[in-house]
Amino acid sequence: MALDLMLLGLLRDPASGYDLRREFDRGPRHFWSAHLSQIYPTLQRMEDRGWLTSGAEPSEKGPARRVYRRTPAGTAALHAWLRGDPDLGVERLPYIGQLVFLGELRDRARTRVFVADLRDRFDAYRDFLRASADALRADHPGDPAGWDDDALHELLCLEIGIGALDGKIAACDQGMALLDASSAEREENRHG
Amino acid sequence: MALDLMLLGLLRDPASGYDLRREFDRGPRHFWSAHLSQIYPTLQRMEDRGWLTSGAEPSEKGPARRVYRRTPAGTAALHAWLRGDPDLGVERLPYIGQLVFLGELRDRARTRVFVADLRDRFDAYRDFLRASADALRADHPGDPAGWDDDALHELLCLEIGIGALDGKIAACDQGMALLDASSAEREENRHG
DNA sequence: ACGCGCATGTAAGAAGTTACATGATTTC
DNA sequence: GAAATCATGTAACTTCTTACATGCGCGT
Repeated sequence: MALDLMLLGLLRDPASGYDLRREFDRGPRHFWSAHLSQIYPTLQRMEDRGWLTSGAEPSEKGPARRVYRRTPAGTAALHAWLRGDPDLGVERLPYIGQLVFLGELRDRARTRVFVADLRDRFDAYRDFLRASADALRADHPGDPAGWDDDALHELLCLEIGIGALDGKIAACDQGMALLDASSAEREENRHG
Repeated sequence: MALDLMLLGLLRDPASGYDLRREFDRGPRHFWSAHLSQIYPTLQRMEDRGWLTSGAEPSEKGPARRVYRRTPAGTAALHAWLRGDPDLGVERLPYIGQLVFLGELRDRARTRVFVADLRDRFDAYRDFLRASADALRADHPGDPAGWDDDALHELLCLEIGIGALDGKIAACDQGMALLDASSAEREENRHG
């Protein structure tokens, strides 16, 4: 269901399945992903349901493209979702599982390495989002309050992602300091 | 695969499927969830694979319980995962999709309400995690550096969650200020 | 007698991943 | 001629959700 709504949202302009996958992969689309093998049948089902229409269009390069367009019914379905409550979905964070269960190895040096690794990954991802936000700002001079709706909303999304990563990185840093303090303490006990 | 590893990790002590679901639902298990209808067959498959053994045990209340225990092979599989790289999984954040696409409604008052709603939900969730961390601290006096491994690792996880929410909440607050500035600006243009 | 929490499962379907199959056009 | 990009799909499988089916023991 949610993929349908994502595709509907991305279909602001007519696009093919191939185009839509690129949208998911590219840029600030840090919040969803889908394979072509899921996108193609989903678009077809949406056409059957009357949310989309499709037409073949010649390609400049390669075989003919099937280009989808939103129908008024599709737009209505999207807007109903947008007018509804925030959809938090379900979080599944395997790395947090790893971190809790790492307790059982009784190897704080390993935990230290794990947290440092995690921190680096978060940091790289934050850099990517920051670069996207900077590019957006470069394209839209002046105060964001004066920007067009699309750019402003994209910035809001990027800032939430960056904020989340800032917070996770700060927590990793504090955690690493804690782990360092704990090994210092053990060292002291050994020598004291 | 990841659910298998989560169950393996939770099976530090022998437990039934019902117990494990409670673990997912309860407390600081803010990083994974599963239905009983998925847990039961997964446990059986893991037993077939030699990662678990099971035995019937009488219940104090209700029907007999099937209690699972980790085998050495199961422990080895878990530890291999713990010694590997952080597993970031895939993020799917429908609310970010809603927020980007909200741009197309050209209704910043609606966006303002949406962001405020989001902020409140993040805040409630943060309170819950904070309460869990406070309870942990109350149970383990002194500096966390001196705590046992299990408690320390649980605290690290909670702090990452709290950090992420702090960052998201801060971004929502900034976003709301931006939206307020943009409506003030429009008001001015109307009267100027 | 009824509902609730305990306890175990099956079945059907939706969602997501991985692998397979095909073929055109451009670039090296 | 080989590899990369464009482009569309199918098939098999795993994972996750929703609904159904069953039955014990306790409290009211």
